[in-house]
This record gives sequence, C-alpha cells and structure tokens, in this order.
Amino acid sequence: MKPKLTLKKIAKELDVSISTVSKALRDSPEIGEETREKIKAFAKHYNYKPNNIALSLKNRKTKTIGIIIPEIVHHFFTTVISGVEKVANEMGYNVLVCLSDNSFDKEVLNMEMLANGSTDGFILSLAKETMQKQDYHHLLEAINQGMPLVLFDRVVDQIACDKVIIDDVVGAKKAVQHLVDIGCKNIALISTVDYVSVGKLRTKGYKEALQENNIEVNENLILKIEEMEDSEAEIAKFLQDKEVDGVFGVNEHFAISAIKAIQEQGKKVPQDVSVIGFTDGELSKRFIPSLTTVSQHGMRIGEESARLLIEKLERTPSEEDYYKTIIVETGLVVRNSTKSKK
Amino acid sequence: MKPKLTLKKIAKELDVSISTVSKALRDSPEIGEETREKIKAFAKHYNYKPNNIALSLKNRKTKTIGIIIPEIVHHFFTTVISGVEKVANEMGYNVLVCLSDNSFDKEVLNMEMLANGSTDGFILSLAKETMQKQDYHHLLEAINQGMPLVLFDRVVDQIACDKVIIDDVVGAKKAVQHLVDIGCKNIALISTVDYVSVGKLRTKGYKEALQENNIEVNENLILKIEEMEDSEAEIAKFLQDKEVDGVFGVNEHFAISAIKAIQEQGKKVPQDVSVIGFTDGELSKRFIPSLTTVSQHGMRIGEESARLLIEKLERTPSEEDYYKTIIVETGLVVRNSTKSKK
DNA sequence: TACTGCGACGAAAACGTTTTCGTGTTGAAA
DNA sequence: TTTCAACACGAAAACGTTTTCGTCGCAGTA
Repeated sequence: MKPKLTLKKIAKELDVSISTVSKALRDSPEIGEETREKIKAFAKHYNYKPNNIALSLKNRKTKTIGIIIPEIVHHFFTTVISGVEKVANEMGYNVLVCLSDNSFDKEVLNMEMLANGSTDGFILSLAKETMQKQDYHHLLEAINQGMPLVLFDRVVDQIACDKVIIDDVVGAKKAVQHLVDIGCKNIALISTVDYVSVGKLRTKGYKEALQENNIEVNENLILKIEEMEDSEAEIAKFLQDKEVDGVFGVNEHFAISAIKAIQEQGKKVPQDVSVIGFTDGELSKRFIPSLTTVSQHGMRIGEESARLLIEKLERTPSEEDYYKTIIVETGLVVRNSTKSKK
Repeated sequence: MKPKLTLKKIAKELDVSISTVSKALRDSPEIGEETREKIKAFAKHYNYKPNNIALSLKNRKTKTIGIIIPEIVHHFFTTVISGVEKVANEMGYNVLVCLSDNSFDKEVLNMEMLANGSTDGFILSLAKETMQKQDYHHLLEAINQGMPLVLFDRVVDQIACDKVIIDDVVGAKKAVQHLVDIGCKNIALISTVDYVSVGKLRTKGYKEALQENNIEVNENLILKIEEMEDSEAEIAKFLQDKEVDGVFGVNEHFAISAIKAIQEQGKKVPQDVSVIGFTDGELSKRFIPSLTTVSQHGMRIGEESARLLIEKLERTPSEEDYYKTIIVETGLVVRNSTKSKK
C-alpha cells in the first residue's frame, strides 16, 4: 500500500519547491520549460492527483451538491436523483444523497451535517412532517449562510429560493379533462390530506376541470386519505356503493388500488370505469390493464434543479438575489385503464 | 448573509488564542473553567459548528463513504442504498452516490473522482460492461491506495476484498424446488446470458434443483436473453409452443413478461402455469396475480455492506488483511402466481 | 562600473482545524 | 528568599493546496 502522492513529496523527490511543482503542473509560464516537463512527466508517471479536500479547503468550495429526499425507494425520487446526477457530473460535481425518511428531525440533522462544509448547496424535497409543522428554520438558516437552495416537488411558498415544480393543477386538469372527453360523467377523486401540497393542488385541478365542463362538484365523490397503510381498504369501501364511471387517483398507489377494488366488485376497467393516476412508475406501465397516467418527468425535474443550483453556485455573489421557479410540464400518457375517445 | 463562524473569529472576538478556543470547546482540562464556559456559551449562542472540510484535511478522513451502482431507477439498488444510508448515518457517515450507468468508463471516472480524498472507502456493484471486459484495474488501484472496498451483488472472485452477496444458487433452488413441490413437471427457465454472474448462478441452481428431484434438464426449456429491449417478444415466442406448467424467471421483468405471454395464449396463471420471479420489486406485490418471488433483502445487503466497510475504516491498519464474504439469505415469498401446495 | 530588467524559482500566507510543546504566572514548600 | 509544581494559556506545526510576493543571478544598457 503506497500512500498518496502529494506536491510535497514530488518537490522533495525532484529537489524543487512545492510552489514550483504546483505551478508547473498548472502550466504556469513562470516555470522554465525544462523543469516543467520534468515535473509533469514525474507526476504523470506516478499518477499524481490533487487532493480534493485540500482544494475544497483552499477554494472554499466542495464541488459537491447535497440532495435530501423523503425516501429513496420510490420511482419518482430515483428519477430525480438520476437527473441531478447527470448534470452534476457533466459540470464536475458530486452528489451527496441524504434521506429524511419524511421525518422533520432527520431533515434538520441532515442539513446541519451537510451545511458544515460538506456541500456547496442543496436540492431538497420537503419531508411530510416538515410541511405539517411548517417549521422551516433550517432552510432559512442555510440560505442565510449563503448556501443556495433549490426546492423541488414538495415546495413551500414562504421560502425565497429557486424552485422546480410541476403544475399539479394543470396536470390534474389534463387527467380529468381526458376522463370527461371519453364520456365519463361521475368522476371520483382519491387524494391525500390537504397539508400535502400535492394533494391540495391536484384536488384544485380536479374541481376546476369539472367546473369548466359544467359538471357539479360532488364532495361525496372525493376521498382524502390520511394513512397510507390502510388506504387499500379505505378505497375499496369508498368505491363500494358509488356509481362512478371515472376515477382520478393522485398517485400510482391510489389508482392501482382503485382498479383492484373496481375489479373485485365485478366491474371492468376500462369498460365500466376508467382510471387515471398521477405518476411515472414502472408499475403503471406493466400493470394489467396498464395505467393511464399524468407523468411527472422526474428526470427533467432533477436536471433543472441541478442546473439552477450550479448556476447560482458559479455566479459571483453580487448578481444574485432573485429566484426562479421552473415549471416542468406534465404529460398525459394514455394506456389501457381508460376507454378510448368516442 | 453572515459568513460562517470559525475558531479564529471566536478567538478574536473573545480575545484569546485559537488553541484556547479549540480546547475549550473540546472540554480540555487545560482551560480554566471560567474561560471555558465563556467560550462555550459564545459558541453555542452563535451556533458554531466546526468545518468538516478542515477536519477532513486534518484527520485524513472524510467520514464519507462512496457507493457506486449501475443504475438508481431500480428497486433493488434503492433498497440497498437505503440500508447503506441507515447504518452510515448511525455511525456518523455521509453517503456519496454515483451512478455508473453500467458503463465501464463512467465507473472508472467515478472511482477516480472519489478516490482523491472525497471518500474513505467504496461500496460498489460492478457495471455490466466491467464484468464483460473483466478489467478491474481501478478496483485494484483503490485497494492499493489503502481505500477499503466492499463489493455487493455483482461481485467478482479475482478481487480480494469484502463482499456481500446473496446465494443465487440456493435462491434459485428454493424457487424451483417450490415449483416441483406444487406439482410442476415441465419447468422453464428464463435467464440472462452467462457473463452476468447472476444469470449463471441462478441457472446453476435451476439445474441442481431439477437433478435433485430426478428431473432431466431439458435445454429446450431454457431461454437466455441478451438484450433487455426485446425480451418481451422473445419470451412470448419462447413460450409459444412449449408445454410448460412452471416458469422461473431470474428477474422481475422476465417473470412478469412470462405471465403476460401465458395469459395472452389463453392459459391461466397459476391454474395452468405457475410462475416465480427473483426480486423484491413493488411490481411483484401489486401485479395481478401478485408474483411469487425469491426476495433478495436489498436493505440487509446495504446494511451489511456499510457495516463491513466502516469496520475496516475504523480498524487500525495493522490488523487488517483478511476479507469476509457475507451471504445474505434469500427468502421465498409465496403469492398468487403459483398454485398452492397439493 | 553601476544600474535595469527579466527569467526562474522559493518563502510564506491562507483555508480551519487539532495537538504538541512551550511559557509565564501563581502559590506553596524548603 | 529561592525553587518547583501546578495551572492557564499561547505559538506553531501539520494536513495539501494555490497564489502573492519576494529574491537571486545574469544579460544588456548607459
């Protein structure tokens, strides 16, 4: 096991000063050609690579961006990470991934860990618990210390920073409009409780779409689910006695559960009831019937987030101070859980 | 925006030396109680946190472990990451995630990036291309420089390092044995090409299980798939004219595709044909019929990998030099794609 | 000869810590 | 009064870089 080569060792070996080695390797004209070539040859031969930590300390940048997400065993978030990784790598950055497990405390802890020099900036999707508590002091602190922050997906208006979101309202409208277009009259909504912004906004889109088509909003056809655990049973019960011909679920889980419940009640999807979900998951593609969905383009969200963050990082601090919100468009992917257009 | 507090600033503010501040904060008895309390109060009030980069440079450890995986949009790998994160966090480590995209070059690049001080050690699952080329110089280099390495899932015998794997042979045997137990006579195998170790080993398990039950191995019932792209069509064609009553697919994708093909041929799963996959995915659980699988316990693999790595990291370098291979047991999760036992 | 200018290199500071080794001041023992 | 611990603190090195600012020798000029 040979220890890592450093400038100092090269200097000693070649009997020159550390500064000469450094300059030679960075092609400074200050150094005579002969010496320069000698040093470069030596460095190359012994595979010298500068120590990142020392560089980070010197430059006060780590070339690392931290991403904190609620969970990683989740298709959407992995596609986001994938996008972040992609552009981060292109720009010479590393990605530090932390999981909040949807816990406020873990989110705070993670941010504190990373804020002490490990990271130049953050990309973050808020933990459910954080949104509930509405306690954002850790975000403010980071921003205050000059660490750029990009919020994605689960964002919050109160924080002034860059954001990347999808238009949940428009996405939901697209879905419901499609259901209307194929002839559905009684469209149910299966959503989450309102403090999850996503649930709230998609509910809004649902209602707007109905109103625009002069269909009365029937609160009986709206189910709000608190606990993911028993959602399946709850959905089955909810759909039991309803005369619906269309269902819009705000995530993959709800939509699939709805299909199962409908089938178990002896009805057919899509012949009797059409179902649309809001997601991009593998499950949607391969479920039978495959699920018509509003797709969220996690990859693009990740890419845009990383781009936004790196842009801020590489800007001179003077010209900062205004924030963008990028809206990544959703797309409707029509598959087999909805009837074809009449 | 207030710049970060440093020891130096505290020292100046309180008119003591830097060393005094450092010692006071670390509760050194060298420092008088009064001074100590004063410094600690000040630090707490202004929320001083030591700079990680400086610490890393000083201690020559980053308290960060790098994990390089072929892809992240994949249930198995995310559960592994999840496990790594969990124990890493418990032990005060951060996790740097890099993706190789199954490309040899990206894997090498990633390792080089991380090896220059960003990381204390690696957890790695080899890229497909790397296994094909059998070029492991980057791994050897890392080990040579004293960076501990833990290989998981896609490992390779030639490299001397810690490893965490599942017993693919035993896992496959369990699956096939189950098919035999429920009365299957003609069991097909859908596997990958042999240079993917997983495909090879699971094929071995398949054959062994058959032999142990005195069933002749029929090469006509074995399909090896090269390209993921057109696997679906290939599987359908393969199953077309075969008289099989059991199918074992070495991953989720193959198993699900098999079910679809069987259903499209007018047969029923599990009444006519029983199908088992090798995976843990969400899809298996929620597909209809839900899929009986050999589960890989990615979370445990991640946990064990992290534990192994951190153990090496915190050992004194003298007592090193032998390597463990941990085998995480697979489990058979019986669901609805297989008949019940007679 | 004395001065200027330049090419080629080195010394040292800085980034933020920790730690070893002083050093000056006490109070008490001899 | 001298000597010596014990105490409380500071100076400086070290981790590995980059960069600013010398400095030295030498050739060219007046």
